[in-house]
Amino acid sequence: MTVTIREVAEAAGVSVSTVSRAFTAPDQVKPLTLKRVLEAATALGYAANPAARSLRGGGTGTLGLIIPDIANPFFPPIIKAMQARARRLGYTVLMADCDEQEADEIETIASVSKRVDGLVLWASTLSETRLRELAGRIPIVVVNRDVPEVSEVRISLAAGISQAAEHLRAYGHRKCVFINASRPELARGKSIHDSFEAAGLALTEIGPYEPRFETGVHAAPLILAHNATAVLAHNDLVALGVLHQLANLGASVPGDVSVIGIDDTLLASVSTPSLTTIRISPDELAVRSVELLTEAITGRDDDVPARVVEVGSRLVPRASTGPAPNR
Amino acid sequence: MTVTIREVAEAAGVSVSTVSRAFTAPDQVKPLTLKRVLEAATALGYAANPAARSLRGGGTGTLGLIIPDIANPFFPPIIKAMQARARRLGYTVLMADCDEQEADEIETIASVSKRVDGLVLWASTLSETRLRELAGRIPIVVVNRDVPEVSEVRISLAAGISQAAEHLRAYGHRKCVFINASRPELARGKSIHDSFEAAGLALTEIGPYEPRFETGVHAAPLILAHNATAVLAHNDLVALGVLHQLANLGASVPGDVSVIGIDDTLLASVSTPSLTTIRISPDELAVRSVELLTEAITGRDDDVPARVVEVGSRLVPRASTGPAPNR
DNA sequence: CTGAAAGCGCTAACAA
DNA sequence: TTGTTAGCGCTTTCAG
Repeated sequence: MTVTIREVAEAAGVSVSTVSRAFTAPDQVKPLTLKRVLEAATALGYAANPAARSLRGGGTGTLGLIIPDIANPFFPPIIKAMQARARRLGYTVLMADCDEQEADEIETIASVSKRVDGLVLWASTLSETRLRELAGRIPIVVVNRDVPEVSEVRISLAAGISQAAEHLRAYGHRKCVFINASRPELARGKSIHDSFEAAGLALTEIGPYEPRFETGVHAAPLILAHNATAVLAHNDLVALGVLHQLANLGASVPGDVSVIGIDDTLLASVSTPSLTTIRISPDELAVRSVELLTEAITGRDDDVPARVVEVGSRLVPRASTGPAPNR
Repeated sequence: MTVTIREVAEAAGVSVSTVSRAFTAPDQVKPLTLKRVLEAATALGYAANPAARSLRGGGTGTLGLIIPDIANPFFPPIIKAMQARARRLGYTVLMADCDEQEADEIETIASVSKRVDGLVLWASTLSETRLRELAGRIPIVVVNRDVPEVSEVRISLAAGISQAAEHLRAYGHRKCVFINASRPELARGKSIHDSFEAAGLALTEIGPYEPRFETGVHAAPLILAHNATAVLAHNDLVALGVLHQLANLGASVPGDVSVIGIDDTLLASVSTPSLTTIRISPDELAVRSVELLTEAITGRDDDVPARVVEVGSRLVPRASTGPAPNR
């Protein structure tokens, strides 16, 4: 039923190794023979069996991608971009959602690690020890985790945040609120205070909360109570909650309060008003992580040192920010 | 480096076949032996090599999922649910995004089909002929496509739409607009006219357009021009465009116009006002499609007939619908 | 209940 | 440049 290398060999009147070489090292085959083999292969509809290939030791040709929550709108564009990138490099992507549960993540990694040549772990819930140990068994790249000796893609919000601070200052804002909803190990709060201070803005941090819509809903009256005229939310989703509740409270955006999100997800561009937000390029994230991983896979033997690359951010001004109200 | 069945056999003092059986048919092994083998396996950190397994003919243990666009917020919850379901059945899911391009889809299927035991094809762009031919080579389930002799999960909007019509009628609406943005083969328009007519509502269809936010923006003034007091949009994204532009035009929702979306994506619950929409359960979709596929895979030899299952819908009333304005 | 042995489809020495 | 052949790790008859 399924066409094997042997049948192609027979049809082309050559040996199996020639067929194998025709696909893996075409330059080692006489052009004429190559042509015959390729023709026979297409005629029969031959396609190499990846299981056999990887059993033989050639790698699986697939990259694993471990994601905390695919329903988080931040991830789909990244996954999409990683697939596109990987495909161009001849890889397939095996994506798994772990629901931000460590147990799930451990199980998933176990079941997936034999099917892939390497793993990209997004915001892994695993301990540093475990991650380092995993890195010993299979090439990995972590994103948004800082583990010594493990390759890493780091998201830097610094640029976007300082642009946001600048943007607000230029609009005459003086008092701002930051809604924090990070897991401690991923804290976004650090650079924020510095940037806002540098711009001469008073910043009150509230939280930490869970990064959900309801967090924004909850935070909205607090913003008003603080007499702040601008908010930086942990992410777009939280910012949308703020928008929603501010509307309910009769406060206008950006008339009374300016709102800024983080991530530039689909949500930001389709909200009313559209949301000013800090964008982290999904394409760049994808390209960098795939690049780092394939590098690690390729250079497996000549132990390439772990690398850290940083992916920047920038402000995307939209309609949710404007001049501070006169008092 | 990687531990094989042979090492476990040695450690447990049994033959490789016993180890194999310990994992694939534990009841054929004497309990005591089984225990010894399992202990040795855990001690060594043994895990079966899936490549070897599938080479031997045991199937790959993975299900393929072909999606037109993972960035469409309708899909992530479905993918998530399919993964969860598949995992419980001992399968891994290999998801691939095809960008709604037929060429991409063909290429993707080619590269993926040898790595999976079966395929779920969402709103496939492939021709009926091709799909039927594919079904001859590998078990497949199509969703939102109607191909004779191929198992199918069909989304029925009928219930949700008639509830929507009822909902609007009860609120005193009389003139409605339907914004159509379907690919012809997936047309959502059919049952809509009937349901609205049955509820005694005048329905004007505009379109077809592309299913994008801008479509809603474009449609908003048309709704007003038609003197309609309610809109049913092709999906939530389009509905959000309507909401956005209606706000710009100074029309209140639901004061002047009621808006209904379709899909109940994240967008619907976080918009302002929150969006009344027709929900299609991602979990049910996932369960049904995985079920149909595993059924087809399991019963591969005793050729199970193609099956069609229908997944229903229902209205989720939120804040974007309300009483029709008095004239 | 357990073991020996034959291959699944492919690649990579090694020979020719 | 091409062919022969030995496995990769596993499952599965077939004997015991």
